[in-house]
Parts: sequence; structure tokens; C-alpha cells
Amino acid sequence: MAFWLMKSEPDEVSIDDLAAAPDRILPWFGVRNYQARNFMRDTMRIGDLAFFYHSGCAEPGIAGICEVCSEPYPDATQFVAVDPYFDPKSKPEQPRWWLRDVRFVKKTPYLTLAELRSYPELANMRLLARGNRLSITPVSDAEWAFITEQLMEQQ
DNA sequence: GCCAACGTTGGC
DNA sequence: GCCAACGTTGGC
Repeated sequence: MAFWLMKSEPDEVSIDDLAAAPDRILPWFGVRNYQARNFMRDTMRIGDLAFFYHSGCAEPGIAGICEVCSEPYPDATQFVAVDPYFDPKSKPEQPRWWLRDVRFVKKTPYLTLAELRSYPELANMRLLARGNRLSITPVSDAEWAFITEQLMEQQ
């Protein structure tokens, strides 16, 4: 099993939105970056766990954990002409953008970006790399263990 | 295949 | 709202 970090703007889809969705499942729509798409389409497996990260908000940070729960399938928004994620170059017979569903696992203590940056154990975390903009990044076993066991279990 | 121009992300 | 960093596009 692999671990991931997936960014979402909470104004669009937050951890609470995922928790409130039918069956607590939502498609991870809107990814329009090839590297992030490849992670989602080719590398992820059902059962992988991901940090649900809130970006583009007053205090960005990890808000919870979700689980990859479907095989990849085409992102429907790419074909909808009035959709913000419409891609006129993508054809239904050869979709460019793929996604998977994720299922709510739990909310966690909110770990801000600033706090994450303060731990030497996370110095090499992809999220924290200079200029990183990727919306889906791998998380190492050690990083996952440190965050879930050391940072989220404290009272 | 190079690279300038442009658009986007995302923290601040 | 600003701007650094990065990805994509398209002319050559």
C-alpha cells in the first residue's frame, strides 16, 4: 500500500464535504496536470491512503485522511463545455484526464503547513519542496508514520 | 528540440 | 492582490 497527499481547495471540496457525501465517496475531479494524473491513473491502488490537504485558503494544511476506493475512470468534467474544467482538446474516445474515487476515512487534528515545515523528519516531504505545485504527491512510509503516529496521536 | 510567452498554482 | 515558481503552448 502506498501513501499520498491530495490537495483540494476547501471552498470547492473540503474534508467536511467528503464526509457529507453519499457513502462518503467523491470523485477527485479537476486534476489538469499530467504528473498528478499519472499518479492517480497509473500508480495509485485501491486501498491506498491519502492526506486530505486544504490549499488556497487562509491556513493551508492537512485536514484528514481519505482512501482510494475505485479504479481510474475518465473525469466527466473535461467534456462539459460550460464546466470550469472543460478541456476542448480531450475526446470521449480518448480521454485525457482520469480520476479515482476517494472515501472519507477520518478528520484529523489540523496540521498547518507552517507546522509541517517545522519538523526535520519531514524536511524531504514533496509537499514542502521549494516551488512545489503538484496537487497529488507521494508520501513516504516514514513521513506517513511520523505524521500519523507522532503528530496526530498527541493530545 | 529549443525557448519565449503565457497561464496557473498557491503561499503570503 | 502580489509574485515566485512551474507547466504548457506554439513558433521557429
